[in-house]
Amino acid sequence: MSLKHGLLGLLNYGSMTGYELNKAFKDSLFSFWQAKASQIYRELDAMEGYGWLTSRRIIQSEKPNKRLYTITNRGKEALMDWLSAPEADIADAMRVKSAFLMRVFFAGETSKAQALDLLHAYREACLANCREMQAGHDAIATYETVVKDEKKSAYWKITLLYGEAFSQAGLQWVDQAIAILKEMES
Amino acid sequence: MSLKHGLLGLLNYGSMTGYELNKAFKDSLFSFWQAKASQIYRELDAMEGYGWLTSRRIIQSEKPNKRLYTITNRGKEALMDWLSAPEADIADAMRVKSAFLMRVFFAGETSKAQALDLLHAYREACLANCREMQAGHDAIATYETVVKDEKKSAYWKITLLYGEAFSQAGLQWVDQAIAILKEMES
DNA sequence: TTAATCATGTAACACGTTACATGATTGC
DNA sequence: GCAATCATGTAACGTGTTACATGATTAA
Repeated sequence: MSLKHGLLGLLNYGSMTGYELNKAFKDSLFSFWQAKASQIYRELDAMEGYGWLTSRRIIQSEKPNKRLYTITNRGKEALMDWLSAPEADIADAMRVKSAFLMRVFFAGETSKAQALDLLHAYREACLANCREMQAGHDAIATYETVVKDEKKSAYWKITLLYGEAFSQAGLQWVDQAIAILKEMES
Repeated sequence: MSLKHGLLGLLNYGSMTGYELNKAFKDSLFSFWQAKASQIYRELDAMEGYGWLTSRRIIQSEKPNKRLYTITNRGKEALMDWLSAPEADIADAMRVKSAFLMRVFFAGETSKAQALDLLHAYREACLANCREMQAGHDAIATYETVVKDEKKSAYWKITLLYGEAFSQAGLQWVDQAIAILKEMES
């Protein structure tokens, strides 16, 4: 249910249209949650059904009409209830799900050269990720000037640090893995 | 489609029943992919439809009847094709999806004490994970004596090292995060 | 005597992705 | 002139979870 709660969290900062929510989602939550616009619209519909938000149509002449979503008191309660019950998500946070590791597991069916290619490709992706992390810091700096709340932005930065820590861990792991393969007699 | 390919990979080691596949999955692939028995049976059905495997009913008197699945040549081809086309999964491997980080992001809506509780709970989970990693090494050691293929088991160990690397990275990150919160004026 | 193991599944639901549709305005 | 932005969605499909059903054997 975290997509719904992510949307609640954003709407708690202020009313937005689905389009704006989609952009805010990409700018701020993308490093740990991804969602397509079509899914966001569907979830907003469901959330309106729960009474978590209300929507108001805004007719525009120059641009397409839009729909402004506003969080209700019920929605704020739902957000706070969720924030107070983190148990399930912590177990979940420990769980890795990776098609890439599935490939590594079965890489013994292919050649060592092919396996090394796979690991080198991962290595490049880690490096690219480390570089791109800067964009996240910039996005937070932008939001910081809008929301002006040091308490909030401290947490935002902590989530970004996670991405950095894990890109670096990936790099160290893949170098270790490459070393193991190179030392392997074959 | 990785669940299907994981099952193909296991069946490539030898014919198994759905029940045995479910156990083999838990023992060997669990650290990076999880699946419920009900889903495994559904996927096996679909895979039989693709011609990737055949099944044979085995009638037992003392125990429930079972169904033995055997990989076909078409199935082996599908496995090899998948192993040769890793591009998509590497981008995917870089993506974090974490309800836990969503909570951290919005933790500014709660008290600092609540946020610290959340981070400490994560810390404990990381420590528990580090300890449990040993069980994975034991499982591989067992399979090693059965499959007797050093080339394969090298890759198995590499996937386990990933879990260790990421538990440790998680620990370092959370200690950094806790330090940031403690230094925060509030 | 209670739980675990063996062994299979179905049905409903929840969540996520892909492809498609519409059509005006603005910047390069 | 072409791509991007603005702004909304629907339909179909794919993947994953939960709850349920059956019923015998074996180990603590």
